[in-house]
Amino acid sequence: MGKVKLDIKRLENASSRQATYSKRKHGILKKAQELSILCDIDLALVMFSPGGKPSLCCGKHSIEEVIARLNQLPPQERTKRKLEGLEALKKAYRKKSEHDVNMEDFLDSRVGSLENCFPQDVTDQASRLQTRIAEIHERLWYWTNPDCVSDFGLLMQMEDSLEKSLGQIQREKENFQKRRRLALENELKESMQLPFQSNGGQQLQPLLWTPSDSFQNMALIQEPKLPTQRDIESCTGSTSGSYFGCPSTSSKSEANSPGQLSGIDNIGQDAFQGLQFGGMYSYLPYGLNMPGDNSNLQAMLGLDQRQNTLVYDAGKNYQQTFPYHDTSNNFPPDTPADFGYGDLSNYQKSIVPAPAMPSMYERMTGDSNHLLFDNTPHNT
Amino acid sequence: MGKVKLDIKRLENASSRQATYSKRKHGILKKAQELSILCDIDLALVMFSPGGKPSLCCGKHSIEEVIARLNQLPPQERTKRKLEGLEALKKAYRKKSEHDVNMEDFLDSRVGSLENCFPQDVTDQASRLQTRIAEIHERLWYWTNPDCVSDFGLLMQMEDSLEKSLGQIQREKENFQKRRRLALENELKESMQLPFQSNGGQQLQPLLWTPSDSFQNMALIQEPKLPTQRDIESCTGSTSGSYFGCPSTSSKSEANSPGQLSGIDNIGQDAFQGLQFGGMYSYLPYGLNMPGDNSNLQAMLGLDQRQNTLVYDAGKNYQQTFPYHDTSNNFPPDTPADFGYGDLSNYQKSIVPAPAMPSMYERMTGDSNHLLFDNTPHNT
DNA sequence: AACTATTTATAAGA
DNA sequence: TTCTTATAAATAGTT
Repeated sequence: MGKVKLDIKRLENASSRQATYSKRKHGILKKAQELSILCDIDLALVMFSPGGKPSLCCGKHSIEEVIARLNQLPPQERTKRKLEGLEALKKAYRKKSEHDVNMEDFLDSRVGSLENCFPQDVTDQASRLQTRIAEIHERLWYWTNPDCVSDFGLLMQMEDSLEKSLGQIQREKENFQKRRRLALENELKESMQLPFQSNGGQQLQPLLWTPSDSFQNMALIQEPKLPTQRDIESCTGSTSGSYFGCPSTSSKSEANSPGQLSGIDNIGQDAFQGLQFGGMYSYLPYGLNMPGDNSNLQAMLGLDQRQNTLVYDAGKNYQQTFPYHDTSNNFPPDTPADFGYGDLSNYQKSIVPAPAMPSMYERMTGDSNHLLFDNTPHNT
Repeated sequence: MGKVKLDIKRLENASSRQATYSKRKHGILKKAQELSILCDIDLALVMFSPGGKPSLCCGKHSIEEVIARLNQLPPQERTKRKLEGLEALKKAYRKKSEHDVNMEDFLDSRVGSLENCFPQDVTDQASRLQTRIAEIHERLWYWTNPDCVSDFGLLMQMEDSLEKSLGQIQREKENFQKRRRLALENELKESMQLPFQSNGGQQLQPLLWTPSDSFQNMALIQEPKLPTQRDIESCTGSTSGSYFGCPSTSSKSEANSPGQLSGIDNIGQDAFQGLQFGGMYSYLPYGLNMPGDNSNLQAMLGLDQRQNTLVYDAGKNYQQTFPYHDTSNNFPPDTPADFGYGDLSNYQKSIVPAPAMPSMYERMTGDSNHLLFDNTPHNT
């Protein structure tokens, strides 16, 4: 229904994604309401924007009631419904020969979980989650302990992967430098009022890494809060990056709502927060503390991480004020969140929380306050 | 959108109501799916027909997961969202002076209610775990998407880590070769009874990759314990993808550790494994389907994203009943499923189960039965 | 289910 | 964001 027929696949451009979300969200909310009124039915619609903000819609009964109703269906019924819906869609898509969708694929992935969301299944769910984390842990373990990989081919493959990622990162570094250089050049041109000649694009400006600059970056990195994502999301604006591209995931955080954590789990975290800036950010670069190696991938992984925040897509004017989620900086792709660091020109870049393998690993490994571990035995 | 503009109010004629429901249900399910895919968001839609039959739809994560995510929002936040949505709609309707809807009326009726369907204490642990997984997921994301890292210092750290890991792996490879060579030498000495001279330690024995050798490696790889291999996501391969192709997510099953799974969850898996080579690998190289890059860490990790939406509708005639996750067709659009190891040229790529980052990612992302997300909101 | 005549929803762009 | 505009979609009334 637009000037151009859109392919139904993830919009890679973050801003487009957000824009489209806004428009379509409105549309679907309207549709849902109309449907519930016209047909006098129970309906519940829950959506989380790319930034993580929720939008809800229900008919005459609350969402909770609808969920409760759904919950009352026999498990098989729910599964059946899911399958039916999938089948129907599958058929529809095929009929049109549109979308090259591997339905089986994605169908399978979402059938069968209903059973876990409800109270009686929570325990099981937790077990499963732990298992999953243990698996993740186990897998990552090999990356940090190549000596435990008993297959030569695997090692080669790992090596290959690392090399490629290295190349990717190095290319990214170059891009960074180029952008920085250009920015400086422009600045000089303007401030000096002198014509400035490009140095050919190859020379790097030493200025880029002046002490002050480094310092700032360091500070940022060390910031406990680092990432807190909001940061993340906001950044896009400048440089390129899409960074936040990470849609939904990015938002996570572990922030816990007060009162919701069990003592054990949040002990470390809370303690940690105390070290942070005002307790805003809960995670530090665990990686740095990792016992054992210090600079392999693992270490790196532990380095930093950022986290996320949950933003509630609050539609237009959302000014949130609850203590838990400060969404103020959440989306604004262009929000320059000033954290008081003086020159913010590179702010966004610097605060990027960073990839988190590190902390993840730590957490998994032990560091943490979280549990995980080895429940899964793995061996060999 | 019809020959006549319909007033948005309950259709008093039962058959019209049902007819309209059918048409609009289809439309809204489609819209929901498109939205979840286009914007890569979490979404859940539940409707009960006038007759009471449920129809469900969700995006990449199951409805339960979405509900769990919603459940984590502070009650006030949820209420707020509800109000916002209603307000917005109300405004829209008034603006147009269309529909003779008594908004107040119906607004009031649906705010509040069951604030929480699930006992908080019960869900806490699961929530925390979910949060954790989401964090891990988020963090790993940066490794596979360095272009989204907006901090130069971070990139450098990442690079450094990768280099170190690379060195580690390379050293490991050398050890491998040395051991192998020594073993061969001993073997030769004994069997031939001839003195054997070291070749200086630098030459690689071509023998290393003879078929038999490969075979042995395979065996090892197949060892269940390896990095949980299913992970194969390693590969990166081809393109394809699309849509649901989503690699990572798509795969999902969650392999669970033996004995730890609840019956339901491992059904599909077990079944699937049966199809595999000795049940060793449950996952195929999803990566092969990854669109985009082919071999960087990311690919290796299995990252990727795709999207998916699930519509569970109760369509009419649906009879399919595949066991939970029949992953047989899941990913591998191009999976070379040939595990026969004849030509090993692509051996590594294809079977490398590998250290798991890949699958981990998938699991996290796609796997559905698990929930992830950020449950925890928090932040500053 | 199908078939139109219309009304809607929206993709782009400002 | 919001508005406008050209188009793609959805769907009400019929068959």
